[in-house]
Amino acid sequence: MEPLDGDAPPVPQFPCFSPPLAPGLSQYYPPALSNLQQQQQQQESSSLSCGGAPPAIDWASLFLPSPIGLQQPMPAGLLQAVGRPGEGEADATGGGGVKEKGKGTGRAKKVSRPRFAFQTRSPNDILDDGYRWRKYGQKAVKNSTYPRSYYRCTHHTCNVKKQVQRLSKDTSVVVTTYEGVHNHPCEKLMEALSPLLKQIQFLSRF
DNA sequence: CGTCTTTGACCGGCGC
DNA sequence: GCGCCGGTCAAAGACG
Repeated sequence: MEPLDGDAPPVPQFPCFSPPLAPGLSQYYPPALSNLQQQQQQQESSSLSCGGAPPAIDWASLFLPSPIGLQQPMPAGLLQAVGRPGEGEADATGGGGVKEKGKGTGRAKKVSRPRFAFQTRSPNDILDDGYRWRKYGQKAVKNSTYPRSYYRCTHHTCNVKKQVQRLSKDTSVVVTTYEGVHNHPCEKLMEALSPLLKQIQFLSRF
């Protein structure tokens, strides 16, 4: 059940987001899922596999607020993408759906939100994806040696969340699951690209 | 002092 | 109905 070492089925393709390959990696691999999910996937004959060649980077989308804030190059070590754009059914643990809860009355609320999961090979649990995140929980999950961490985007109007969990089978691999859509630009990215944009604007006058 | 992390408690969904 | 489990809250503490 190690997708990383097994065959390489077709590469999933996503709108507005094409993760760049990590250095030293030649291709994307299929999603790494829990046993439960793999069973589900087999039963559903994999709604993820779209087939085709490895996707190219959609640079135009890099400048737009896009789903789950992945509009910038991913940090080195990216292994694979896992997810189903526009759906909340991809649960990295097979836990069963996206829930939004609040204490007291009307706490429970089931909402379908865009959700992507990525595996990265990194000693760091936290990817620097350009956004600021606040940790709001950590939980030990079943069948996993390592706890799962829960983060929320610190932007006041933004409700994007992400979960971070290290694989117990391959401790060098971190699974990051993004949920929701950033409704604000990535400050870090814009900061990094603004000199380049100015230069482009300058050159385009000639 | 503001921001962030830690951590135990709480809640709802789901399977049995 | 009950217990398990994942997800969230919120108080307390750490840190710059």
